[in-house]
Amino acid sequence: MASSIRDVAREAGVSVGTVSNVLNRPEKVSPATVERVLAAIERLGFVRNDAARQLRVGRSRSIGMVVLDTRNPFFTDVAHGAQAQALSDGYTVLLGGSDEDSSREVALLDLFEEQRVAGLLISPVHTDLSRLWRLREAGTPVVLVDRGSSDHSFSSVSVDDVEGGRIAAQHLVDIGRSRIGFIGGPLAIEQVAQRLEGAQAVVSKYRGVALTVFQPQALTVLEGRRIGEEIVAMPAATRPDALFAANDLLALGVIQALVMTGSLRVPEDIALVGYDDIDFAGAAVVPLSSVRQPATEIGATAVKLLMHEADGDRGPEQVVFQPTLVSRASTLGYE
Amino acid sequence: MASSIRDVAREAGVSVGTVSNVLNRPEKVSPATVERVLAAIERLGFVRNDAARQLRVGRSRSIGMVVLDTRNPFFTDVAHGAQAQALSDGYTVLLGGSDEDSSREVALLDLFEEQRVAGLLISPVHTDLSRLWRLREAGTPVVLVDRGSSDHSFSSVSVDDVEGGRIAAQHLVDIGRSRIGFIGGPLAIEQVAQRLEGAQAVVSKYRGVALTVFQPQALTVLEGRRIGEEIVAMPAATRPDALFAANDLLALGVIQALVMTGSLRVPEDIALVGYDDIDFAGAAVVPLSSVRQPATEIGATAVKLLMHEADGDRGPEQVVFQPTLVSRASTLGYE
DNA sequence: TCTGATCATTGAAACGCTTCAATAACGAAT
DNA sequence: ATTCGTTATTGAAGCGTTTCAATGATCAGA
Repeated sequence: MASSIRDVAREAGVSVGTVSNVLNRPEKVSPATVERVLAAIERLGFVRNDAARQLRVGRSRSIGMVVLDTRNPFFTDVAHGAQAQALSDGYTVLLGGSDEDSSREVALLDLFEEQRVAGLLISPVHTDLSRLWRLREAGTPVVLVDRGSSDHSFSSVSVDDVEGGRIAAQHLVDIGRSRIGFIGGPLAIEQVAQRLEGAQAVVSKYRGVALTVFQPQALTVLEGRRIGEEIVAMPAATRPDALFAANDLLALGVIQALVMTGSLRVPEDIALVGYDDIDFAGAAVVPLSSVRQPATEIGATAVKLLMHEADGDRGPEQVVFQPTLVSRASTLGYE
Repeated sequence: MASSIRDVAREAGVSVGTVSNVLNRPEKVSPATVERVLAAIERLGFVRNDAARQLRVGRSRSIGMVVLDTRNPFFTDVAHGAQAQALSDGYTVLLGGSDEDSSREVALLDLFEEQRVAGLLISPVHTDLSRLWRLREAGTPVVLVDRGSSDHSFSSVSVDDVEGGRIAAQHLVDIGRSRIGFIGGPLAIEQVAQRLEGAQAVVSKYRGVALTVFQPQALTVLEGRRIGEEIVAMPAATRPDALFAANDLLALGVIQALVMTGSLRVPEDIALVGYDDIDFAGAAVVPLSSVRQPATEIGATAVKLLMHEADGDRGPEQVVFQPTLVSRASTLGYE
């Protein structure tokens, strides 16, 4: 069986307290003793039991993170940024994906709560935040990721999604398109709803420009392809001449559908803007214009806010990044 | 503070043993009592402390997973498959990325060992497996993922990488190419070395066909782009007329470089095969031919083998999947 | 009425760690 | 020689579970 701190103490001829000190505050122990204990640890192949440590200390050194989709490169990048920052603060990030399903989300929260995570980063499916309130009441700091806290009750780090929708739609209008299709859903996802809102705001300013909404079941390549096929099948008169997809996964799926059937050209017949500017966007059949968000920075910032909350010095803070448009071939851009 | 099982016991007027039974074997407790306890739990907002449970039980309900790169969609898919399978067995997967760096790998192993994970899935950077031996000796089942166990001492689930290299190279020869470039590295990564080995085996069978090796620092889009630029800069006479990239990230990077400079056409001037067939491969500028591996199935199988090891019935098992070629435009294929 | 057998509940003993008040050891200062 | 301060070490308490032998309650059968 795995040896315990007690075995190490016996082996090194010291007390358990001393072994614990060697592990946690070696500067409090005389060098000779440290050496002796380390040798014993080595000899026994001792590995500290984190469960026991945690039980005693009350909190874990892990941060729970819930994102909408672990397979979406955008969230992978956010998580990567969070990981790196957490590491430098001595924490570990546990990543879980809700797959945009609120029951999976609840299951993850249960799990993290049982683990007594040091904090929670979440990109919630729900608009209902009561569960998060409870968690926070119970002493677990919570930071909303990629989603603002409208009433400022939570710390959050987000990107201005309304503005993102605005610049995407404006760009399409600027290149002369008038029948704009928005692809995104479920609309219950705040980010999607806000990007739509931004697009609508622009469209309503121009007479002669109309917006049609296509609602996929999920924000995936597969669903994008399905919607793309749907659009190809529309009569040319009503078919959009420009599309704004709520994320790049959808956009890439749409491109696949358009290009594979070969009947419609991008951007000549249909221009296309995506969202997130994932690494793969620039390498697409038709390099994809996209609204860029600073993914890793979002993750890193979220962890920083979490640390602030944990310190308890200040109240909730909101950080809002501004999105930028990256224009490529799919909207006549160069690059 | 968070309430304990003791508080629940008091609130419900029963003993702690009974509360524990309600939590773990409700069928052993009379319905009336179950109800009373559940009500008390609800009233107090009790959440079981997993650290204490784990300390008592000795093992956690988590499986540690170490992959080479959490941002590579291939591994994301493998992890997803593992997650799903683990879930149905009542486990959780903790995912960590080594970034192909063995010190990060060691740090992750330390972490997982301290957590007393129920098992370990690993796609190791190292060829040296002694650390894993020790872990296994200590009672933690280990399964190698995407990597065979040459001496059959570990359970493993892998794909025949030599065969993968073979079919990729054979395909390039079949479409009439003779100056083949292999892009992959570091060669210390077994998968890369084996794919190269397979390619070499094919090339050596044909006189007049030569293989050049390009070694990126890492298997990323960025490195692919760098190598791609290097290739563009080569004199036409010695420049490869076909490339085989050790994974799709590299291949997409290469494509970006080739297409952006605009001087070389794919596949006319240079044909290109990738590896993994990630979702984005089919949506690339020039849809990418690729060697497909059954990613989610690999993950799911790995968890199954882990469960077998844990049961201890049988010895180590090796599962080897066969890769298949998906031919697209980048090698004159259709689709 | 009594005896077992069955079922539900109890309560205390770990699990392995950290923490902290108490003790020991040892010079320095008186 | 005595006292004081400093530094190093000790050992026991307690974190919140699970588990299991022991106890109590209930009931069928004789």
